[in-house]
Amino acid sequence: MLHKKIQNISVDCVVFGYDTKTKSLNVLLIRRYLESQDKAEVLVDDHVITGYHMYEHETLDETATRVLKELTGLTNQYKKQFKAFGDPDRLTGEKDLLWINNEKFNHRTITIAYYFLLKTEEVDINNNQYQANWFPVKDLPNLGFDHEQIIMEALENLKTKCLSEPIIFELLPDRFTINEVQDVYQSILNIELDNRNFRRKLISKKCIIALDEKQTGVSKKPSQLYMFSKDVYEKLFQKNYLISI
Amino acid sequence: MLHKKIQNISVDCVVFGYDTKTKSLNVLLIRRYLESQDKAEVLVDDHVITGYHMYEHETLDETATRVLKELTGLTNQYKKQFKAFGDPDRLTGEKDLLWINNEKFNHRTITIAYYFLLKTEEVDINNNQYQANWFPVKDLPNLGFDHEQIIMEALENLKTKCLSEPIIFELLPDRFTINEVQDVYQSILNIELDNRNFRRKLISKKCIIALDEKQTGVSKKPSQLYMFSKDVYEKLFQKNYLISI
DNA sequence: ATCGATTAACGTCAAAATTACGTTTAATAT
DNA sequence: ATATTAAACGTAATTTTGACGTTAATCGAT
Repeated sequence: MLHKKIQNISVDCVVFGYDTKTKSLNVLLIRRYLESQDKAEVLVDDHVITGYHMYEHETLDETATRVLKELTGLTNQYKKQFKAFGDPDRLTGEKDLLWINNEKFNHRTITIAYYFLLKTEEVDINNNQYQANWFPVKDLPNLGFDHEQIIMEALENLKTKCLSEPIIFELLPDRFTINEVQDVYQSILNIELDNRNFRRKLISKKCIIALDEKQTGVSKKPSQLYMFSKDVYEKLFQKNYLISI
Repeated sequence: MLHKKIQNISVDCVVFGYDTKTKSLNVLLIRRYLESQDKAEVLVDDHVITGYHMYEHETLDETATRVLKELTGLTNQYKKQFKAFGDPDRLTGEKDLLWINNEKFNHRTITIAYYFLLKTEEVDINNNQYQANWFPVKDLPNLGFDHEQIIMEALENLKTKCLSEPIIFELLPDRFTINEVQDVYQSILNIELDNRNFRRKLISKKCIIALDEKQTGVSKKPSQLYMFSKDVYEKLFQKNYLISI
């Protein structure tokens, strides 16, 4: 089946992962590198998030899912459509006339931007055609197009969203420690939290379930492992109408 | 100057206003009505939000602002881009092949949806080419295209947003009573609040300033009038990182 | 077997915020 | 004067937050 591209609409995906070792919130980026024909000059050398044109038959969500699958092999990840970007000049920087795989690119393109949350350990970043790598959001490389803006707005949305919905667990292994949860919040929000208060608050939630398991192989007091129960969360959920202007 | 339309991208605008008399959150809708050539049949009779194609030179925000200005004459209103809608079949219902002013319409169109908040009393809804009218969000008429979905998602976004940002005052006159503010929250969130607790909490905010003025012409105890100071709000603002999953 | 290093995990108290209620007050209309 | 109406005030119990210091469990080195 031949799919017809919609030339002026793309979906871009900011892929967030969390590294428990370095306690860093990371973004998956691919490298763009292009030399002039005589190899005398480097025309493009930067990083971008992944995106692609929509096909005529797709919904926006389907395009986003397809883009993620091509990059990571994963489906069924948490995704959020957070904003459309469409400034007339967003792709018209001179070097930006060249697209990732040498397709020429001179349309004005509106992009619908999504972010995905996934568990870093489930991704094999080399299992695709791209040179993909994780980069800390606090230390991003040189980014092409308007992708720095897109990533920053994704992060802003994530910051707000993680305060009111339990999406943080999308970034952690199924079994995690309380301190790991705290670390993720701290990485996303860029703040410090008091461990004792955080622990008390989190453990008090019915949807945070202590397992009969502890960390092993660490030369210190081993941590208790917990899981998040989406079922319990949804059963007990009640919207909190706290007005805090 | 001739502006070139982008055929497959539009911006749709959900316009919210609040009626202090009826204590109702309203949406501004325009009527679509079309008969067959022999007038024997009503082809279209429903309501829609306003939208229009982007022009090549415009940013998304500019398109939204233009659409609102044509409809209401107003500029500089609070606006929020909240979601893009692009299902392949979103406009292909039979009757939907006809656009509001008889332009034929058979492209697949992605629409970037905004909502606006404005003070009802500042709008003259008859000052344009459309048959525009206010409708309570709790009692919407038959809506064309996917506009019911768009309005409902706008409302969801507004519900969340008004809890953490002082956008509620965009819907009220510059001088308002505490009870009016409570009424707006109740209309948007569709809940009841305790007046004594709400009043205490709101008055305690530095950005809510009591005026040397009371309501006049009412045969009861007159209300104290207040204003909202954006300056004070922004000066004292500090992000509240309350995790409430 | 003991000790040191390391990080997990517990506990307390004061202050602040929330919740759930009843009563008083200021205006107009009769 | 008095009735009507909605505004505005008050208080006490409970819950949540914020700011702290101390104890506990494991591994590895001796």
